[in-house]
Amino acid sequence: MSQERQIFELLRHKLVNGGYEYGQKLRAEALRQEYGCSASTIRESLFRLSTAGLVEFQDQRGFRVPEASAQLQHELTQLRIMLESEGAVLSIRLGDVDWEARLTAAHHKLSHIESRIRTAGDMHGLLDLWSRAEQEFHETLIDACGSTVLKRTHQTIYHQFRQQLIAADRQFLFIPENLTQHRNILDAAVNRNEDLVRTCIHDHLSRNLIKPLPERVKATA
Amino acid sequence: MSQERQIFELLRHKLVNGGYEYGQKLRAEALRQEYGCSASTIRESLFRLSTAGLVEFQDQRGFRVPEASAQLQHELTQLRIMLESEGAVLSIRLGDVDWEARLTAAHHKLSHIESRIRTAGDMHGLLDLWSRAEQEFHETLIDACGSTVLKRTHQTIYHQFRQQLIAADRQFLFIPENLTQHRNILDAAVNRNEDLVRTCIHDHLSRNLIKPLPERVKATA
DNA sequence: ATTTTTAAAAATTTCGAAATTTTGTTGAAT
DNA sequence: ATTCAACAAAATTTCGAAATTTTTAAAAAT
Repeated sequence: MSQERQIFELLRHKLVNGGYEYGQKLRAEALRQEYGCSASTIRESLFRLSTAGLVEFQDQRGFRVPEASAQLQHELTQLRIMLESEGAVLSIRLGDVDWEARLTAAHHKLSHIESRIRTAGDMHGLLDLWSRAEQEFHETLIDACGSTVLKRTHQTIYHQFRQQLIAADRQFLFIPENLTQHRNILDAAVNRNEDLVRTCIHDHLSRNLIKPLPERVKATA
Repeated sequence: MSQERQIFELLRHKLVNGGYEYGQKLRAEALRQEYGCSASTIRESLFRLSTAGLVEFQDQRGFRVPEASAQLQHELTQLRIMLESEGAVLSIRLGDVDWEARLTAAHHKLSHIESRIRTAGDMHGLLDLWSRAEQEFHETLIDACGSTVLKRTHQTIYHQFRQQLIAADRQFLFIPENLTQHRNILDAAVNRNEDLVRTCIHDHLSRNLIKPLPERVKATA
């Protein structure tokens, strides 16, 4: 694997998992030392990540980690609900038993970890494990949707979402509702209940919505 | 403006507007001459564009323009319908009179150009103008949705969509239905009819869907 | 004749330093 | 004391070439 790709993925992982402070400056020259390569290689990776929304780039003023904001969190949640609901519904229509099996397996792992966290009382030492399992579950949920584009888009939004929320999640240590909510999503999916899966996904994510959606406008014509 | 940014935007414009063949190899060393800069600068831009889906990147094997495929076209259309419908509905709920005015203005320009094209019988010499006006109209439609994330996501999908369709559009020269369909979208939006705007957006784009969606599955529980 | 090996050419990746721009500091002018 | 200008330091951008890898072509082996 090329160094560029390796560094791109290391940087992404660290950005998504709270390895850098919000708003922190990302100087290629400084990261060069952390990753043992030239500044150009870092620069290329940072450009890629900027298009993916995980890094902000300002002309002639370098790169920095996006600030955490309630508004951004809200927008990312809104879009995640949209993409994940649509993806899950399509998976229900197109997915076979193998998909069901993979989803059940992913849920099993996730629920195991979440149980351990609940017992322990906090995420200490389990954050990385949980992070991976959570992503795996939500990705599998939409995996049979039949659209690579939808899956790729979901992934970039999911990454940004996690980057925004990682600090809060660490603060809250653990959200007990997750256990039930993940279970509900799994059940709705396996039972092929499209409306219910939409509802469950919404309920699972809605705590990150700050503004209630404006009322539906009635047509005038 | 930095050279990097300039070249990034020039390259994007050319990619979106069919300036390079589908599947064509994009060698940094070759493009260096076309844009009068070093290969590294080109490389940085190509990496950015690869994250945006306008260029494919393969480790150790460089960059190339994505192939045109019915499947990809279908997926991009599907997602565009989703994002644009949602964005338009939110704009209806949140947009003020200024938004209506801007949408009407954008439609006016677009419809003027499309009339000229219909008269002329083909797009010759008007493709660039039309391209810009079409994008402006569809962007304005969702502009009041209140979500930067949604708008950015829509833009990347729109660009990919256009990249996929530019050759076909040139072949067809002009789709007369567009005139009516854009008009219908405008009317539905100004009349604040959420369901109708969804329907109109779907009708406008559905000719690029190749597979009918699978039937809805009934819940078993 | 087909496959495998070897060598040359071409393309990609990585680097470090020169050129440019921004940022920070000191001193002069109001 | 505050503002402005000039200068110095730091950071970013751009470049071209060295190092690595892939691709192509030719020769050898099966």
